[in-house]
Parts: sequence; C-alpha cells; structure tokens
Amino acid sequence: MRIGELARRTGITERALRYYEEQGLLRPERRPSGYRVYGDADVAAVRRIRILLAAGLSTAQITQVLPCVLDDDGLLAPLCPELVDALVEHRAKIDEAIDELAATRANLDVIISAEARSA
Amino acid sequence: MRIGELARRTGITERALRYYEEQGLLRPERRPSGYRVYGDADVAAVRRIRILLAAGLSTAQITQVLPCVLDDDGLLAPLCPELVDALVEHRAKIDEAIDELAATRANLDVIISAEARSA
DNA sequence: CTAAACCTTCACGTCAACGTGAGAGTCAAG
DNA sequence: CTTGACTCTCACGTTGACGTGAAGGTTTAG
Repeated sequence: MRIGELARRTGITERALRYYEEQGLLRPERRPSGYRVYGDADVAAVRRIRILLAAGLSTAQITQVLPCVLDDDGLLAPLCPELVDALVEHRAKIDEAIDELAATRANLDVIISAEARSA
Repeated sequence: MRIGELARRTGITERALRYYEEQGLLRPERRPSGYRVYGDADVAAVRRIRILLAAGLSTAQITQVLPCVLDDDGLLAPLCPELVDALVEHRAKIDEAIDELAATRANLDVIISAEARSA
C-alpha cells in the first residue's frame, strides 16, 4: 500500500509516517517514481511505535528498543534483559517528573491557601 | 545596583534578568549610558518571580498575576479573588499533567511486566 | 591614560515530534 | 489527453525560558 492508505489504516498522519522513516523507525520500499510502498506488517509496526511513544520513549530510544521487542498480538514484551533495564530506568524518570509536578503543585497550594493578613 | 550585583544577590543569570525585563516583569531605571539600575526592592521582586515560575506559571501569566500578589515577608498571598481562581485552574492543569504521566507509566508497566511467551 | 571589568543590544541555538504549506512530479480514470 | 487525486522533497513554524557568543560602548581602579 502507499502512504495514504497506511495513514488511514493507522490514524497517523502522512507527515508523521515520513518522520518515522526519517528517524529510522520504518523502512518502506520505493517505486521507481519515489512513492513509498508499505506492507501489511507496517500497520502493526506503526502500532508498536505509537505504543512506545505513548510509554514516553523518544524516537531515538525506540530505534534502539524496537529490535528487542516482541509483538505478541499487540502486547509488547521485552526480549532482551537490557531492554527491561532501560525501561525500568525510564520509568524512574517518569517518577521523577511526577514528583517534580507534585512539588510544583505544593508550591502553588502554599500560595492559594495563604491568607492576606491585613495590616 | 547594576545587573551584575542583582545577579549575584539573587542567583539568577544576567540573561534571565534581562529576559524578565523583556517580558515586563522588571522595570529597572537606566543610566544615560544605558546601564540598568535596580533598587533593593528588586531583589524581592526577583524572588517573587522565581516562586511563581516554580509554581509552574509562565512569564505571561506572572505578568498578570504580579500586581495581584502580596509579598508577606516571602510568603506570597493572592489579593484578588480572580487570581485565586486562576491559580486553582492552573493547579488543575498540573493535576492533568500528573495523570498523563501516571498513564504513561502504566503503559510502560504493561510492557515491563509482559513475559515473552515462547512459541 | 590604560586595561580589566562591567555593561549594552542583537540574534541564533536549545529540545521533539511533528504541522503546514510550497512547488513540482506520478498515476489512474474517463 | 486531461484532470484530479495522490505523492514527493524541501524547509520553516511551533513552544518557552533562557544559554551562548558576537561586536562594541562604559566605568573605574591604579
């Protein structure tokens, strides 16, 4: 199929699909005209990419991670132990980000609950 | 004092202080030479800005918020009720961001805990 | 008077995943 | 053959709070 159909079947814009290719996440074939040609497997490939993006990984990280991922009918499973390590480490960063936001919220609460004392 | 001293006394870079001015958060006077001249009160002003930035507000929001804030010896208190509303609304956005991160983490956990079933 | 600090205004770089045209080929149907 | 749908490759815009020089005045201690 060509890029338009893949876009329709995955719900991802053509721009994003080209971007994924630019980042090395997809490697469609080409017609002599230059048109990209994708296979059915690419529908699942895009799905994997989206799941990993939703997990907070960058495209650069996904490039590293993809060859180490088993797609068990939509359920992604890590094949390499070092991938598990990387994911756990990434999880820790998310925890940190949550903690930071919680601290930010606490700062805000101090202000909100502060009563302006009259002189 | 000039910008260098204010930077030292607040721990904020000169670039940031100029940026705050550009955003309308500070209004130092000028010498004929163009040099910025700050007063002692600006040390506290910078502290207020920093507190609000740490609370997750943008400089644009801080511009709106500052005239409505009472600095009670370092403890910031909202003077206008609409400011309280704005802060509460902003707090809700932080909650949303935390929820999103938690969802992201949950996505990640599904992958981490997935066992690769052998064929 | 001179050199070291200190200051000024530009103005591009940062970080990421695309959005949004611009200008121009390609292809299938009628 | 034509036209309209489809696709291609650039390449800049988005978002925010600054970082980081560049090129050039100002001030002041000695």
